Amino acid sequence: MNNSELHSVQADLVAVLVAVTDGQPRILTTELGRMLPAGPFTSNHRSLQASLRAWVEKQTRLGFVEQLYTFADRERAQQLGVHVISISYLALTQEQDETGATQPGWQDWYRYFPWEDWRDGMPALIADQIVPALNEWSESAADSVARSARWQRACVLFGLYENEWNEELVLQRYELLFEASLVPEAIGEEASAAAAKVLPGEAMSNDHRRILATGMARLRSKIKYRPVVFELMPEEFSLLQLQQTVEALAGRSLHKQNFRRLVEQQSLVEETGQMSAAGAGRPAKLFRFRRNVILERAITANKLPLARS
Amino acid sequence: MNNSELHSVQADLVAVLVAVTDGQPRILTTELGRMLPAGPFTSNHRSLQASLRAWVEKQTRLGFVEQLYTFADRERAQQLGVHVISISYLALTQEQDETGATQPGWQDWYRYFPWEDWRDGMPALIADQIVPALNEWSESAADSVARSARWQRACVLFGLYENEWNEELVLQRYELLFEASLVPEAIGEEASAAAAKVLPGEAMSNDHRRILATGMARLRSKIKYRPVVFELMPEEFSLLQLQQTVEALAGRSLHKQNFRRLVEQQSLVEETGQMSAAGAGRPAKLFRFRRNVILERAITANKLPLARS
DNA sequence: TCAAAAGTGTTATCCTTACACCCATGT
DNA sequence: ACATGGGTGTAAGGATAACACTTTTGA
Repeated sequence: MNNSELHSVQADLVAVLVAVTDGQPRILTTELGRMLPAGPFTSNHRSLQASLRAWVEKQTRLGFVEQLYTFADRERAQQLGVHVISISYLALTQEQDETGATQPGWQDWYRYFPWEDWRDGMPALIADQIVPALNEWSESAADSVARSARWQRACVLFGLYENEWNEELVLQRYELLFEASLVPEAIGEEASAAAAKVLPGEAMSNDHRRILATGMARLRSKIKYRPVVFELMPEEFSLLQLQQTVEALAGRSLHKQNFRRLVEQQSLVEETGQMSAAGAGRPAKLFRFRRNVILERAITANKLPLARS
Repeated sequence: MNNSELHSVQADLVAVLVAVTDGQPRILTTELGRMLPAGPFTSNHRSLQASLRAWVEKQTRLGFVEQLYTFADRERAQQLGVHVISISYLALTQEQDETGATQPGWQDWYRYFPWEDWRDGMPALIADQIVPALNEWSESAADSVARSARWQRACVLFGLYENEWNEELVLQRYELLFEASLVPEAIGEEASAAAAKVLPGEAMSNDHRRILATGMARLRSKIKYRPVVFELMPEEFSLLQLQQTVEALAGRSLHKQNFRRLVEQQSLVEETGQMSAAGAGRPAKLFRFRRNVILERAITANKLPLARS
């Protein structure tokens, strides 16, 4: 039994490349927005990470790369007759390169997930379309136990009734909609065009929208405990710009003062002495990220009640 | 150019299967402790996760499975002349199966990482062997900038001088020791036996010790914000047993009262009404995990200063 | 009676949340 | 003057960390 024949699969790299421009979160796409950038897997480089970095650095300068998840796309595997896996990465950058030129292919990520933007409260499409559709899906379950389980799951994930919205559950929500056949990817290519029940929100090829959801979820979680937002910011920025960037990613609006206090107390930034060229309103102080906190931070991070040191 | 030939790689699944027995963290190994359990990758199942679950469930019942990381083992790739990737998973279970029988192959994880156990303060081997070796390694750098950078990195990672120990940095520490050629994996198989400078701590084949380090780090981080410890506990347990399990994983000793308050305030457990068969000392109340918190918890999880809802 | 573990009280401090108000600039 | 955004003070409540002490059992 030849091992190397037995487990042989086809592998490629897929990147969720994120930027925030003018307070909108953007992702790099190909194929007119139908796909995430993807490339072949080669181990000529030291590691997967370096490989991804090298591949994508040609397109944009980028600061932060992290492996997301390795997906096995069963659909594609069956189509191609080969096992296919996608090793996905999350990368943060800025949309403009040094020359100030913008590349084509950047898309607002809420174009793919319109129900994820709660910056102005619950989006209308949740009450108008998602709730009725999920309700119908719940009712269509076999027995009453399954019915109420479905409905409760929907309520928890979409922040309905008593439940609070949790912005980190991007993937779980997508998977719920997938199970309920409310996204085109869940039903065949042809059927989707005809289906009445499909929600707004652009679809993607293969399982790329699932990968994007995973990236969004990871980033929404990560901004809370690692200073990664700064990879998305220009050298100098105002505190409002910083806040708006976080708001764009989290899809929620934040409390100005408390946000500033948080940033200050963690000593994440320092004043540059410069002031913003006032657009509207009073000019703002500009700040820069204190890069050393990344080192200093390694020290701190305890939620366990330690015994006397 | 045939694509499926171009990216073709060999893939396998590797599991870090963890249990805690008598206050010691244990992992399942094969090859007399030289390897982690590994199997072929097949997509006959719905997903990688299901595949891993199916494969490992034959050995132990297990409650929690999560993908860890996908590694590209460059060494092995060169040996075999094929690209090799290992898709690794973290799984939590109990060492004994239903019949009470223990499987062979379980090992204390501190056997592989003796410097990670700080439950009784800093292990002697850090002061005795690691610090001198890392000091020498630092001194051997080319210029003074590199020397002090190396030394500072060592001090931060190993909690030397002003620095606090951070139990989550398992992987970073292993990688530091690897770079400093203080672990057998870093130098050739043959050379390692002869080398004087190799530290205590069992080595593993391929990059399995790196994978184990990744699993330990993930678990040490995860216990802080998700109630996963309970997957390692029997149905009923005392609070001290629970604390000792966390201590075993974190490699640190905890404050009894504050630990209990934390558990209580989060409503993680409920009394069973039973008392422990007293071994030594006063008999303890027994508790069980409140499984619903997993649902309830989806709701909570906010570190962002939200604006008025 | 003593060792071993169970279990309880209390305080100071810090962080989070939620208030509401004043300041500087361009139109 | 007023709209727009910048920037500050402060108080209540809750979580954390650090103290030390009493209780119940088996040996």
